[in-house]
Amino acid sequence: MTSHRLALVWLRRDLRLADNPALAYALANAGQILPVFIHSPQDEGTWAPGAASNWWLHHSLTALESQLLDRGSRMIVRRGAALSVLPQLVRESGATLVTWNRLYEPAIVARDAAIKTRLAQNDIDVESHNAALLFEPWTIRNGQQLPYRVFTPFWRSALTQIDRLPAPQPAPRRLATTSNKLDSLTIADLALLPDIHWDEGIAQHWEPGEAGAHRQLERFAKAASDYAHARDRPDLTGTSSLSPHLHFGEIGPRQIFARLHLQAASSNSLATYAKELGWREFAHHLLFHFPHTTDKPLDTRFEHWQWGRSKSLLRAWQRGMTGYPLVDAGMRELWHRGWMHNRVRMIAASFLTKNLQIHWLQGARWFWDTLVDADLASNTLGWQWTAGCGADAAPYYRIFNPVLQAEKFDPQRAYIRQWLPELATLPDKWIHRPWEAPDDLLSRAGIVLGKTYPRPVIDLRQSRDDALTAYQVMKQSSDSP
DNA sequence: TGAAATGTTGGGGCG
DNA sequence: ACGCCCCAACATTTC
Repeated sequence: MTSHRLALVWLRRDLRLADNPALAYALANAGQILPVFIHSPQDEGTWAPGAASNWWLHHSLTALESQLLDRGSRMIVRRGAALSVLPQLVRESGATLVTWNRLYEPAIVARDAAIKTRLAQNDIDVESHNAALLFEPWTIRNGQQLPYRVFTPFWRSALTQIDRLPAPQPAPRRLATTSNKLDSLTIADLALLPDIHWDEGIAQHWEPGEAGAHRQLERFAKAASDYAHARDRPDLTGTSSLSPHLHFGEIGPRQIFARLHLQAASSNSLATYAKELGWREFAHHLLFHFPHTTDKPLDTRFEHWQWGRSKSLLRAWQRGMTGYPLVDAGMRELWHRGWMHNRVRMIAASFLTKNLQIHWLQGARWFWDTLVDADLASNTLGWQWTAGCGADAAPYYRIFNPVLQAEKFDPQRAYIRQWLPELATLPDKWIHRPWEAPDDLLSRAGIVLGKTYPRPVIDLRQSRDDALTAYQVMKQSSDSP
């Protein structure tokens, strides 16, 4: 083991001190450490983080910087292409060891490999680690040594290795940093916050940072025994709400597994939640092995699918003005909170891709910009799964009916009333389908269809039948050579 | 992590 | 008492 005077710890999406193997390795192998954050959205190509993600990043970095300062270390902030900025910082600081935790997006994998090569040429030791996943994408293979394309066997195979997970390490108490006079930007210099203040609703709902992540985990731990049932109810707080914290690495899946004892998950609820973390693993597995799927369908039969191009329908969907209350409620929750309940995500996505026949990438782009938990692996899997063109995809004939789904999963109508105040006083019987409500009830509720709330932008039955017909055609033309 | 159409069953009203 | 019909409830099939 080499002992170094100074190690540079390159922080990326591992914005935590506990269970951070890159940080721990640097502390164990160098007298001093230098934590560095480089803002380099250009490195991520066409999938540079969106506005909501940047909002989160600003606050997460702020929280991390203050944690570091408490333990005696500053954090250097720079911006620019990491391939030039990082070696430059190494030269300035005199560090001889660089550590980081790995990421798995195609553009970042390529960039990190190039950086590793460049640093090695300058005799700098580089050590990368796993902080983000239970199982890195290349560690799980099927019987023929190929990556999985179906979730269930993937997760079954992963679970056979679950007992070999390393235990999460506690946060270091004290960090000895360098006294070098190195230039640093402030976090505010990165201009991650919006100019116009659309972020108030987001700020109310979330607490970015490692402490906030653990508070959320503790909240969830109390309710986790109801997860199997409550997770499907957008009107309840039945889901973990850990996704943005996980995305930025404020908490890691090993820590969640340990805290909730998910290895030994015997209850239905805990096993179900563990499986959701499994889907996150599966998404990373797929993105790593099929990197083109960020922009292209995994199922090649969909390459020539004729998607609709209506700008006005896309806009209606984005604004939560489709005339279907559950879809609109979800889209407005997204705009307000930077987050949408997962069941409603599926329903809104099914509506866009199947009823409106708009390209899943349009939906993926909108989610990418508006979600605080936007994650390329999960977003890609989610949209391709819904559109039916991905791995383990929802079969083409699985088309959600937003009215039936609303009656099933928002039985009290509380979710609709929360997000669509203009419908709030319409009686339960009609609030999920206001266009069928009797005129006198509408006027008593102060609703003028087409004015205070839109009429449906499309007919559910007709659009469903059209989609099914088109899928049949695709199926037949691919079956016959 | 579906919806709708179609098929089956069984209780009750009724002649 | 019996067969017939209706229809809700549930199951199965199809897309």
